[in-house]
Amino acid sequence: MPLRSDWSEELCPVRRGLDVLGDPWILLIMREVLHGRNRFEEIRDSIGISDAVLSRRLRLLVDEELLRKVEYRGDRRTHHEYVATEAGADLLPIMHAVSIWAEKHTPMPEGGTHMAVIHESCGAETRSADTCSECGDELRADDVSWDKPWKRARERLVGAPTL
Amino acid sequence: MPLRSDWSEELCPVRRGLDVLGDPWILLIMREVLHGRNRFEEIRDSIGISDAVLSRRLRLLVDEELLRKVEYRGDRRTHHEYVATEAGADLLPIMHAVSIWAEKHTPMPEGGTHMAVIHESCGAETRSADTCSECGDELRADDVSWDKPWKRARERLVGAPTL
DNA sequence: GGTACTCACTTTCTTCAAGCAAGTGCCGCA
DNA sequence: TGCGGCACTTGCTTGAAGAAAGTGAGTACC
Repeated sequence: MPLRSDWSEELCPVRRGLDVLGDPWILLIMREVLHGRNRFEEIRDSIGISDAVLSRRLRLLVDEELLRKVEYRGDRRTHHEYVATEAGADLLPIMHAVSIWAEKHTPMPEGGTHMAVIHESCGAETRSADTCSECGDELRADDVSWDKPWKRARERLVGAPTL
Repeated sequence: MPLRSDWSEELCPVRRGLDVLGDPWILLIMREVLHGRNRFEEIRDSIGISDAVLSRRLRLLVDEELLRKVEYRGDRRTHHEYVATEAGADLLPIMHAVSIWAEKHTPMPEGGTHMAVIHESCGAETRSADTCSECGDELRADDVSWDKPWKRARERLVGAPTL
C-alpha cells in the first residue's frame, strides 16, 4: 500500500490486514458496495468522500482485489460499477465486529438507535460478528441485512458475485 | 478525533467505530497492551512506531478511554504504564476478524505460518472472531492466547483490569 | 555535588495525503 | 453543435507521518 509504510510482507496477519484495512475509508466504501451502491457517484454521495480520495481508494481496492471494476449497461449508456470479490465480501465480520464494539463503547448520538444485523435465513438478529448467534450458521454477506431504524431502512447486503 | 473529519456523532455505528479504529496504529498498540507490553518503550520497540506518533496515539486512546495511564512501581523507580479498559479489551473480536481475513486473503510472506488463536478454557483453536468455535463460549481477552510459530511464542492476552 | 543514564516524551524538518474546488474528457441526447 | 451527466484528474492549502534530535524528570554512581 503506497499510502503509508508497507506492511504487506509482515509475518503477523493482524498487521498484514491493517495494511489494507487501516484506513477509515476502505471499510466504508466496501460497505456501500455490499449494500448495492456500486457506482462512483453513489458511493461518493452516500459516504461523503471527496472525488480525489474515492478515486484513489477505488484504484487501490481493485489492485488489492477486494473490488472488480465492470462495465454495466444502464438505462441509456454504459456505466462502470464496482463489485465485491470474495475477499471483499469476507470483510463482513470485520464490519460487524466494529459495529458491535461501537454500539457498546461509543456514546449514542442524538437521534441514534440500535442497528440490528439480521440473519435472513433464520430471521433472527445476530449479536456475533461471523456466526449467527441464533442458529449458529456462518454469516454470509448475501444472507444478512442491516436494520437501521434512524433511516427507517432495512438494507440487504448483496455479497460477492461470481468471479 | 482530531486527526481527520470527526465521525463521533455519526448515527451509523460502523462509522462511529471507524472514527477511533480507522487508523493503522490504534489496533496494533491495543494488541501490544493486551499482550502485556504496557510501557511506552515496549510498545514503541515492538511495533516500530515513531515516538511522536506513539505519544499522540496514547493520548488519544486515554482520552477515548480505551486505555488508562497508571503509575507502576518498577525495580527501582516509578514508571508509567498503559492498561486496557473494558472498551479496550473488547477490541479483541475485531483483531481476530482482521487476522482471520488477512490469513485468508493476503499472501503469506516468506517464512510466515498460520497464527492460531487458542481459547485457553477449552484448549482448542477457534476460527470465529468472538465465540469459541469449539465450545461456543464467548471469547474474552484474558482467556485467549495467540500462537505465533514464526516467533516460537505463545502469547497470552491479559485483558482488561479492574476499573 | 556533578555527571551520566534511562524513560517518556516534545520539537523540528521534510515529505506526502486529505480535503476542497475547479477543470478535463468522454459519452449520449436534443 | 451545444449541453449535461459521469468519472475522474489537477492544483492548492493544511496538517499528519516519519526520522532525528532535543528536553526534562528521576535515579545511580563517584
